[in-house]
Amino acid sequence: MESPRIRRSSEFRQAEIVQAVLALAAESSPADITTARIAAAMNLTQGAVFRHFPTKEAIWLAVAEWIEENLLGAIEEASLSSSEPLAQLRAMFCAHIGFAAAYPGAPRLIFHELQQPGDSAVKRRIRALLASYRGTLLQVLKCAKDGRAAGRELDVEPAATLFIGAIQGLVMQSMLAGGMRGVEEAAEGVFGVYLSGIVGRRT
Amino acid sequence: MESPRIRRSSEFRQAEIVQAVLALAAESSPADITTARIAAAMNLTQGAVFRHFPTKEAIWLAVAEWIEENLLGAIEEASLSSSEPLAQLRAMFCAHIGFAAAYPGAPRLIFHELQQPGDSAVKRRIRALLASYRGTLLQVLKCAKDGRAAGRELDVEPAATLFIGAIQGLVMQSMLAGGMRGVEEAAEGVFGVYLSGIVGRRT
DNA sequence: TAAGCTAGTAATTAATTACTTACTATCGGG
DNA sequence: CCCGATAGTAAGTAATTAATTACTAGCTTA
Repeated sequence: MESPRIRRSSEFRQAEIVQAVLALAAESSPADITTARIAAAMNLTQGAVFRHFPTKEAIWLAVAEWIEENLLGAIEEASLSSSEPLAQLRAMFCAHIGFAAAYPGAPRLIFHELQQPGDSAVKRRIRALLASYRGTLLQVLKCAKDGRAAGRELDVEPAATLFIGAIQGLVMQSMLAGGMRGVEEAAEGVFGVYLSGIVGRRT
Repeated sequence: MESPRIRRSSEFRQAEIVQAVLALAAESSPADITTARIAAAMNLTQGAVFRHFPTKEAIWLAVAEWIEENLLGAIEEASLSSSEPLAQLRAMFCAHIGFAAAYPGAPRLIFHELQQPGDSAVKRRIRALLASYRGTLLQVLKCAKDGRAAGRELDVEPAATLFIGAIQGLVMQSMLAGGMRGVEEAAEGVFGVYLSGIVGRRT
């Protein structure tokens, strides 16, 4: 059962470590992801991890960068899938939920980093991620308002906060349920209520 | 500056420890709240903490019970403040946000416990708390629907999820902002959008 | 083939963790 | 006024943590 000591490039291992962290975060608190657990998940010794990252902080930073690229990428792509603002919103919502379902560790890592005191490089990166996210969100919401797809009295700032909160609520519910099963269906319902709040009162 | 060794009853210290944990959780991740930090916050030695709680887990449990009593108490009270379902919802929302603003550590502790794997006594308690919360929420939402205050086509389950998510979104935003300043005002706006989603399309 | 770089291991480091133990000071009641 | 109970301290414990060490093995290339 002993592994015959596979050698891989540092680049490969770096990517592997990031994925291992995401996988570990999916089923345990980011706070107790140790370098030993990461190594064990890759069939490596603990010391080997430090051949590819100088410090643990660097690992978290790499994970944050991965999330930034992939989540923002998916959101961007979704926002370009249609010209109708409300359809864009739905696509973005689905993309985000899909991402969270595929990588349940990601939202936890984000939340965990944000509640750390002070500001590390990781935290700054996460903040930038969320600011960018909120930016495109506000843009789409403003479009919807200008194009009369949303209510004239809609306040876009709280609407963006509620959008993000809706996703967090679903993530939390999935943590209660103990898994991501059925989240996509629940997301459908939640987005329906949200959308109703966006379009406002109509005839 | 040396403290003259104040003696307090164990009951008093237990309550003090719970408050210390809540205060510490307000400005750092629950994961790195150590018994040493708790003791330091109370001007006590680390060993003294274990005079009043047999284990650290017992401390978390006591904190969970405190949150359960106080948060659910505030919510319950708010739900009784009116006979109109929508006014009840607003009161519950404000009560929850007020609680989160007064004890910013509380939502973090809840979230942190939920993402722990397996099920501890603490986690079970938190789950019970949230189930109870959701129960009264669903009750009020159903009332609103039956009394035609909410849209006939409203699905109460996602509506409850979105309600909780709305609060989480505000908590997250406050973590980004680095404080609870201005949350109450932001809450106003978010609840407005949420409410619009609940009442649905009207003439 | 020999040299040099790289990715691996195993063992060890200092620091930190929850928790314990032995002892001491203080309080309240007979 | 003393005495038992209790709340405190100081100094430990074993376990775990990130990071470092000395050494080994494999790949490429001159």
